[in-house]
Amino acid sequence: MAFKGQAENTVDSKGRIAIPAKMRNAMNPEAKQTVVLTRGFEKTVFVYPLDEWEEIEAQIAQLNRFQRDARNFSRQLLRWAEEQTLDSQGRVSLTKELMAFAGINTSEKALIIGNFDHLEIWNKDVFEQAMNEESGSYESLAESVMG
Amino acid sequence: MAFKGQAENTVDSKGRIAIPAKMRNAMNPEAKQTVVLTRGFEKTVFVYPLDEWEEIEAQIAQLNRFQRDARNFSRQLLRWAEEQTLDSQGRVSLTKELMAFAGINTSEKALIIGNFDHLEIWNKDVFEQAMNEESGSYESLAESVMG
DNA sequence: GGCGCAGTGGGGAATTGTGGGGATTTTTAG
DNA sequence: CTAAAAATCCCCACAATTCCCCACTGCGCC
Repeated sequence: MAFKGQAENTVDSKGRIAIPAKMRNAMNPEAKQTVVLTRGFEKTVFVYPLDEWEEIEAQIAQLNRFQRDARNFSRQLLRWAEEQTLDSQGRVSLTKELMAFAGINTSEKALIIGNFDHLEIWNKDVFEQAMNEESGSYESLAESVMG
Repeated sequence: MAFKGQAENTVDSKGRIAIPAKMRNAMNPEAKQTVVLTRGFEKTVFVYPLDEWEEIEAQIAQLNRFQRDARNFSRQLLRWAEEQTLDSQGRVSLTKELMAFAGINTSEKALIIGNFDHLEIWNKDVFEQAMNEESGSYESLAESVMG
């Protein structure tokens, strides 16, 4: 069951943010308690449930580590990755580094978007600006992908 | 069995609207309880029964998520998608966001149209205006699409 | 007329999101 | 090495929303 939908939840003064229930319930039961947070490829925080994360690690395992690009890529991806267990209210806590990277502040709302195999936590303004810059690609991709 | 026909049901004060029985019965029994609501390509709400929606997700699953355009596309498509189980009276509840997008208001009638693999929920005025603005007449559309 | 289904409305209960307190652990400073 | 300070973890509690069930009405069909 893929992640979908969006929500606006607040990051509290301790840097915690609740994963929306609908997304929590979409997680594989075996991974339900544990996620991996890391830098997104855009200015956002990616949240992978543990089982999906392990698939990414499996792909990294297949890279040729004698290639410079491959080493750089896995270094960047793994460097910021952080394993977390949800607390009893279904929250994760964001580190200062991840919040700074995504422009997320404590005691503000953040945008959580389900994107198939992972969640994305965005500063709302950053998200809208990023989407405006990408505007062209949606319609053309829609036709080519779904057409 | 394809969706067809139309109905005018009221959106109650809680944002709920009844799916007409004839359309409910046209759903695949395995999906009967569950639908996915999302933004339509026009200013309307699309309602996919779960089995139809899963075909869409299957296509998204084939995208390479390490490509920027693919991420953007699935993000935009999934962002507004909302899974719902019909209540015991056969209703779905529309979120504020979807109602705002389609111009639908609580405590008013809305137009439900069956369109083959999905349903469409329209504000009646918006629908008529949209149909007027479409350049081609019904007849000429028939020629260009089916001809 | 009686029966049953379809659409509408509302109320109570369970869940979700949010805030905060206190204990334990880690870090920092002396 | 010790003690103070800070950060982390884990639990509890409240409020608002959502969910789920029940009841009523009107229409059509037998």
